[in-house]
Amino acid sequence: MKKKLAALLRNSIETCIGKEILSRGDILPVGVELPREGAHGDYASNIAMVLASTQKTNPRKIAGAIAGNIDDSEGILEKIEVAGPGFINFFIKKEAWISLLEEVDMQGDLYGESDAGRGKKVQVEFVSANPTGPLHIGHARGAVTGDVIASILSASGYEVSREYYINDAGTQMQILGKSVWYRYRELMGGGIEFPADCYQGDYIRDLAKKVQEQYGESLSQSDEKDAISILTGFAAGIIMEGIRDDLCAFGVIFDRYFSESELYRDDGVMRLLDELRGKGHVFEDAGALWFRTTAFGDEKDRVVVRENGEPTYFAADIAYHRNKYARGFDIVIDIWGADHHGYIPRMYAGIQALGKNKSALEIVLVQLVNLLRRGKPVAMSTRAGEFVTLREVLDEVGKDAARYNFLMRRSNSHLDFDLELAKEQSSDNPVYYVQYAHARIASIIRTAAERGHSVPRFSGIDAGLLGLPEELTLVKLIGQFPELIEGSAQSLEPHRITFYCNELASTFHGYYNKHRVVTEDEGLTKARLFLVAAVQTVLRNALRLLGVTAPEKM
RNA sequence: GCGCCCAUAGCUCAGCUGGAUAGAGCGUCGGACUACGAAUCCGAAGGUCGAAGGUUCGACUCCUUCUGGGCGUACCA
Repeated sequence: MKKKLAALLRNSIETCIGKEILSRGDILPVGVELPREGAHGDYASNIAMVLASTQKTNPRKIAGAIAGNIDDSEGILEKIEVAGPGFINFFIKKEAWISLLEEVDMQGDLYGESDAGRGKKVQVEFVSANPTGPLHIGHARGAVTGDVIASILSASGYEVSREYYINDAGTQMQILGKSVWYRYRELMGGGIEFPADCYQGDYIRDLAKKVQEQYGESLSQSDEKDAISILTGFAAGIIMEGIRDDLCAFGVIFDRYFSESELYRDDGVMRLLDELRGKGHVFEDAGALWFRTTAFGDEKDRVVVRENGEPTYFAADIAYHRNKYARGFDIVIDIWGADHHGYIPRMYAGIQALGKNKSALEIVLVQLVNLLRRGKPVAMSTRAGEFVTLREVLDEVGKDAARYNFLMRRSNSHLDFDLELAKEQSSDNPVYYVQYAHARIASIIRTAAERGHSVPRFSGIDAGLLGLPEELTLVKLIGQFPELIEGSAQSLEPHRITFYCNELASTFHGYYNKHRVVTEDEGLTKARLFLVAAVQTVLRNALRLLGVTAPEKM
């Protein structure tokens, strides 16, 4: 609908230029938006006011000319008004709205999808937590945000791949191996003191027990360095397995797990350094190799190879992004915790040095979750072993409520997660409000079936019977769903979907309480049954994008 | 010190890229089931959009300064 109106406006502007009412100026994007006030029509455009400055004419005059030259050949417009300082307000014919319902009927589960991103390969990289311990609640927000962004892009026609980058080559991994080593030796007996700089969590003891099962006592005879090396890989493998299971239970499935060590195995990091050297982006200073990121707007240059000859994490990360583009991704999206924001200019410098345009990389920051228990902050540290695992939250709150909770806020806003409240609130969590609407419609359809009515096709109803204001509001909301997904994909904002779900459910509940669907009137019953079934389809499609189940009963 | 993010109803948050009279949920108060599910609905109260300037036809939205909170400022990852 939005697109149709924008096209009408563009045509009209061309006509006006042809008639020399307007002069040809800069090509401006024609904006069409939803007015807040119902009296201002179904859609409104401010194009006349935007044009006014370059045309040096009264915006109302321009608006009048554009409105007067609109060629509504499809006959979708009830009327056009010029209002206020120069808004052009569109009032859509009821029939035009209702005809959109046919698309729901035709497309079913695919309703809402578009091909806006057709032909483009996108990779969404998220979570990417080091395998040094189980995922905790702080990772959950990033996980669900990345997952849903990927789903939305996929629904918009992009070819999407979900990827998890495993940082398994750094010093943190050495600490993990060392931690397990000491716990293992404790098991072997011998009063060894457990170092303070090691991971304190109980899961390390569990890992040590697994080591014992696997290797017996044999390892304790080995050289410490060799043993730690073996244990690092062993522990990381088990932890990654647990992470995969937890994510799976959370409804997050990755297409690929990419290991940092892969980059070293195939000399990816070395090749990257050669490329940077070849392009003159690096220099040596104080025994280290530096990448001149300041040339791309960073505040200071960054080390890529340390004095001791070891490449930095940053070097590996650029190599990783180089690898992503080499795999053919047109756009790469990184979902990061907000504590990494200082890293952004560096990363952009990296991809630009590789000859990529800045637009090939999108970084979505997810603000950290502030964990509370009865209003009091809970310290979270993997090293100290103080954290609430994702698994525990899932067990207490459930997947649907947890996911919906995270999706109700803009990823850029801070979020308090109170463990006690989460549990108490789960009974009046908004997710149930939406799911209830879906289940309620399922129930209506069951009741209708008992009385001999099946859900008709669009061609089988008299659409003219859908004349109530509440019905029209529902139809409009349904009609806006495809635009919503497109906007959500463009802005990478999943929360728009949850707000839409709430609104659609709310409108439906209001309608349900005021009017009956199944009545003695055959024709009316059919029309209304079709309408609520369409609402149900949209709710189901929206919830599927969010990774939340749409129950028939609850 | 410098940089990024946040500040909107008592609380938790939206506000669609600068639009018209700033909206929801929770909470509070008052109402609605002998008909399709009351996990629902209807109504009321609740605001100097952190503060002060600026940009323009028009600002919650953009710019500057300030206040308060979070995060970051490694040859860690």
